[in-house]
Amino acid sequence: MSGSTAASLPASQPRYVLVAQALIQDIENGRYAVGGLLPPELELCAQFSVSRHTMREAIRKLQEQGLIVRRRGVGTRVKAARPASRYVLSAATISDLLPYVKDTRLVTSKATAIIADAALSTRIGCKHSQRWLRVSGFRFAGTGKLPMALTEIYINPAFSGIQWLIGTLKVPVYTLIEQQFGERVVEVRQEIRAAKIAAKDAKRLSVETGTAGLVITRHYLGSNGRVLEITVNLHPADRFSYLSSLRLHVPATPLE
Amino acid sequence: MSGSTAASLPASQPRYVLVAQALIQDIENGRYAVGGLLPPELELCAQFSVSRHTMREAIRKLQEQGLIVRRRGVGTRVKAARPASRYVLSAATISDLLPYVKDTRLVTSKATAIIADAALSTRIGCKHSQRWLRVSGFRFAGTGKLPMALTEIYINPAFSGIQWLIGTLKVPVYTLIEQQFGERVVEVRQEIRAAKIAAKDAKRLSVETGTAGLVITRHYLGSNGRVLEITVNLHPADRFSYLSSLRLHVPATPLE
DNA sequence: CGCTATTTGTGCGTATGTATC
DNA sequence: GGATACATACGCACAAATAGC
Repeated sequence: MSGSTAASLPASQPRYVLVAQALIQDIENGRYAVGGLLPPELELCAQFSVSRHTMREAIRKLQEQGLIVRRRGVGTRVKAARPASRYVLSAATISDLLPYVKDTRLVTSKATAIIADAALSTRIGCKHSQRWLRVSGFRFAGTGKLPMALTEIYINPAFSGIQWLIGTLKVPVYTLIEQQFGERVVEVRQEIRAAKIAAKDAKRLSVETGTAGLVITRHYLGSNGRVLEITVNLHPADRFSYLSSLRLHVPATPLE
Repeated sequence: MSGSTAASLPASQPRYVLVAQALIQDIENGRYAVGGLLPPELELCAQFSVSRHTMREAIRKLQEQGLIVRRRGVGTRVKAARPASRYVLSAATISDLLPYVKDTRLVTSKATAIIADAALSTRIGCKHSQRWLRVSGFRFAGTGKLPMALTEIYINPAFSGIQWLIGTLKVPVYTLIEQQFGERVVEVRQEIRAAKIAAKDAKRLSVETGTAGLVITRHYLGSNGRVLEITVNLHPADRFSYLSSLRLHVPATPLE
């Protein structure tokens, strides 16, 4: 009998946790095969010398991790030897995922048609000699006077006829694209890194040269994988931090 | 037993489900305020005329949806009126979302029991005078010789008996906790910001003082919202960047 | 500071309902 | 129908954490 170790320990941990661990161990060891059935509750109760209540609590632990599937009248089937956990960014809208689009305003001055040279294409990760509509500006939080970021936006020239781009923007540019061209953002790829703020940018942000800054580069992709826009944001270290919350997504409990 | 109420009800739904729905309704209606406490279990048992077992099953339903947080000796606090939305999400495994856990190794030397002073508690975002088991070390990528990060880990003292913590770690500490204590990470909150690397840390990382660095602070939460572990990673700017891809996903409406 | 009351956590026993084979 | 197995539900007792006196 292998399960005896768990039950005999007076153990700092609750009994049902020990039993659960023993069961998981037994599954990993192959004593209970994936796809096979676990012994019935009462039999397990006897093996581990615990009450049915405690055993069910232990089994529930396995269930929470998606290791087993239970069906009344049938039994408890082993589904996997290891939890297949999926963590997700929980958010209601895309702007919750990209923290600072909300309650901020972007002030832009002019848009310029450009062609990416070698330096730019490596910096923003696009093909060489790619055409873009370039807009730059400052992003302000709430009623703040100091900008929270220096922003560059590279818009796919397919949308060069875009309206309301210059001035004070309270909605993201991709929203303008969606509204005016019906093209929806399906994927956002972002890179976050640290960098020293160069003299020119430092001056515009009113910080000292050499200060640390956070650089966030985002590619917004449409439904067919086309890059709709690229944004580059440079944040002074003390004016911004990037927060996110990843939640474990558990597939809904099996309905009968 | 005399014919119990449970037996007399043909019950379209189990009793604990009905009770859970009623409780959720009461929260939505504002009878129980968000941030406030629910009545104690026994009181609710009396109100609904159910056993404590049934009531706990009902309460567990609310807990699974993240609507409440329970603390022994305190009570059941209402956290939200609606389950956290799973509307827009980026699906990925945890090691995809937390890029560097894979293919890296963490080298630790010793663990120390500490109590958070004012400075530390604000730095890592915990309560003052909170106890922690502190471990620090270096994280290396692949076969690299230079560390990609300076890492500090603060472990909930409930897990101070944790094994295999010192040396070269190829799995995350939360995996150790999960394996050894059966406590699962349900949510990860992370903050990313930029900072200048201080002299002491610069030396240990073999970079020049004043270089820009990326600081990633993560709180790993268990099923009851308890903080299992906090990690602080300091990355030299040129040795690390944080990549992520957020996909738009439309889930099937749960509506159990 | 220790004590007590409160509240949730853990654990046991038992009985009955219901789906599956 | 009968046997099996999980699901639901009642009861009780004590442990552990917390808050307040």
